[in-house]
Amino acid sequence: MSPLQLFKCLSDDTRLKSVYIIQALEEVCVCDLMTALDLEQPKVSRHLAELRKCGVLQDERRGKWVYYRLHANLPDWATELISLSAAKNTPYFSEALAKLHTAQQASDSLCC
Amino acid sequence: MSPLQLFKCLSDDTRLKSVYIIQALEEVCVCDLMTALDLEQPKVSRHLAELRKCGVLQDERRGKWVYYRLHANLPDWATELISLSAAKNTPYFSEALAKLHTAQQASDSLCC
DNA sequence: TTCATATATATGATTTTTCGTATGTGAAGT
DNA sequence: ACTTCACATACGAAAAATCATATATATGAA
Repeated sequence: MSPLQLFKCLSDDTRLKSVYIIQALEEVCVCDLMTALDLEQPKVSRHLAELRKCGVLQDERRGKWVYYRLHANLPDWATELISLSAAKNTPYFSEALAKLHTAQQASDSLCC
Repeated sequence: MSPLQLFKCLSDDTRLKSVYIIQALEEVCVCDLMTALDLEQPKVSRHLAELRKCGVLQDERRGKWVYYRLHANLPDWATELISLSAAKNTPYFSEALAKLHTAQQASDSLCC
């Protein structure tokens, strides 16, 4: 994976927030991201597919749900780059994380 | 500067290589980048202008030449991110650096 | 003040990215 | 088998980024 390819992957609001949420929570399913980002399903899926094709994420189907996490073979420098920039910019995605947490505690409105 | 903004700035081949060359050499003028990247002047200028407007670079005119360097007020995380990704991907821009070095030793063909 | 050099910007065309909407697919329940 | 649910993909439209070319500006020299 070239640095240019990684930066292109991360240069979209939906994709960058998705990656930050995933690195914060280890693993999320598509509906989690829909909730966190308040977006339609095809939009989330499309961006996740791009991150998957670039090698940033890996997916795993378990029953009806598909779970995403950082790709196991992501180069170290890329992992470092993601966690460094996330740690220094938590306000950028804290609202999305908060939405997900409150939705997970309210017993309604959740898919997985 | 938001992480999204930085990643957008770095998600173009000309801009990313320019930033890597600048962080390697501290300071370069526009013609240096033209030589290193083998590109037309307006293309280099346009991308440098974008990096300047985003706050990644700062410029300084000295005589006929304009010199670019990393912006003094670039947040630490951004500087780290740039040097980390550069250090782990030197092959991505080593050819550009080599072109510049050989051109600087040949007494001809140089502007500044 | 005229010219050459180094760099910047403007403009319209072209390419790339993103989007909304519709439709397809796989798993589980009835 | 049929339906529902969670997700993926296809498609054309819209928006954004990039480009080549032409032109403008700023500096210094003649």
